Amino acid sequence: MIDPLYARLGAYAALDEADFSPLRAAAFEPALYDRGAAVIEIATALTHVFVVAQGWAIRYRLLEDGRRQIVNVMLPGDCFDLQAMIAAKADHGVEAVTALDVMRAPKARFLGAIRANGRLATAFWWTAVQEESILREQIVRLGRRSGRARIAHLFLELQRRRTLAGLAGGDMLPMPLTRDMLADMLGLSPVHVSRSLSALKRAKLIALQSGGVVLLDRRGLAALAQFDPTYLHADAMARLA
Amino acid sequence: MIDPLYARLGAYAALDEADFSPLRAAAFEPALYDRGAAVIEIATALTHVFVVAQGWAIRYRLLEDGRRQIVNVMLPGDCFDLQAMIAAKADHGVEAVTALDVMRAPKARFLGAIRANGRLATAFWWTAVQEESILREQIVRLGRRSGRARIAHLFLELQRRRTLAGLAGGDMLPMPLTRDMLADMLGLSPVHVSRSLSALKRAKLIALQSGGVVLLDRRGLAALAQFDPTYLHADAMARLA
DNA sequence: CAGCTGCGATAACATTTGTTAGCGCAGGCG
DNA sequence: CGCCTGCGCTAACAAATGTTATCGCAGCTG
Repeated sequence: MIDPLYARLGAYAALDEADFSPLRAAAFEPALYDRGAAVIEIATALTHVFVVAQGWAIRYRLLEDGRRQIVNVMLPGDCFDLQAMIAAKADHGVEAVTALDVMRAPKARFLGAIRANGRLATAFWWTAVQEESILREQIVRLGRRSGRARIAHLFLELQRRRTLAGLAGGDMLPMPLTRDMLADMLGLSPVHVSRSLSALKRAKLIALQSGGVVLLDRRGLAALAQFDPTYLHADAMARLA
Repeated sequence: MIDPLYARLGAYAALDEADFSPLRAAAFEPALYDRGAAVIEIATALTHVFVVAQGWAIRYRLLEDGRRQIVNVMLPGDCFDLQAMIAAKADHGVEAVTALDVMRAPKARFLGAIRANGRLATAFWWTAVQEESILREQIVRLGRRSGRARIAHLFLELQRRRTLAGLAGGDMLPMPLTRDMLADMLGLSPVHVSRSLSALKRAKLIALQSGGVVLLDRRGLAALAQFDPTYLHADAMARLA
């Protein structure tokens, strides 16, 4: 049940079942969250490391006046919060966007499993480096792209991340994020998200279906978003032995 | 000459001279860069880990059309790129803002020194966690704050980071970043940076001196920026044994 | 000294984005 | 069925931000 993680790490590292079994056996236990449930609450102690098995989650921060910024989205195969190993309290919240199926490990047990297997430790370190790369990309998206380009860029990124995690690729992208969530993710107002989505539809770049987005013209979307074709690609990263 | 790093880590971890001497002796060598020089070029191999001894540097990404987004600023005591341990190529550039004085270590030698001392390894891991926290803060700044608030927030963050690194605190903040750099950091146009700075001056929140900013009213700045008082504070992070 | 260059301030105007409000549709529930 | 409620679309208007252009100043250089 940590297979999406397996698929992710397998794209970069030579790991086999023998590497994962101690994690499965000793460290991780399954947990379920309802849609909308809080997985991590702001300012509480960080006690576990999580791996998403199924469903989507968001990591967010709140401002005093109630505004929200979603920092990133967690998809199946994503791992959080490795920083729990070192930081005492969460400076952010995590919420289930859909019904959410995770594996979680108390930090002491996770550390034990990691210490026993150097390749596994390196692989998890890698996920942290990738996450940092995703954060930097989010910074560029917010700082230097228009509303429409932000949306196009996010869709392309999510599609790529799903592909890397071994989930269905193609042109169909499930989209459980509401307009409000997209707005809080992209630093826009919900109305402007609607406007910009309509513009993308009018330009025949995307189409909306129930619960999903169809990427009609990836080349066009990539041009609009100036999507970096090397982003998260394996050959930009040293392949692990 | 890696004393700012020592001060930084000392704020969180119990480390003494004995922990650092192997780094100094075996791993790190000094290097100098002129103002404006490229420290890391985009798409080149990452070969070293750096610690800033003196001066400022910026980490940035470029878009195809030439726009630039500065991802973060590196101050004395900051460490980069730990991700060199794992990523093959730089997906970003690093440029010296002032004359820059660094210590740098080839990654193999850095790994050797780190492996020999668990406390040191944990301390460096900590710097990576802090950097992630800084990136998240940058995301919130870009996504959910106005131009004036972004500037106020950045100034307060830089001041706090300088204090943590043991550099002069007080109300004086050196500011070697040009308007263009501030614009590329904050996702604004240079003109709007000028406008917003003028507004902050008019509101008696800051004053500009040659080469620096005076934070006249920190409380007012914090209120405008909704600056989180726990941001990067030691008690939000587990103190290392 | 004259002229050049980099940097910064400001004004006028254009564009993007935010705000408020009204409408419609689908699903849940009495 | 009728009535909510949550969510999304759109219009009209307001505010924030971008763009282009001009000016000034300081430092450098012939």
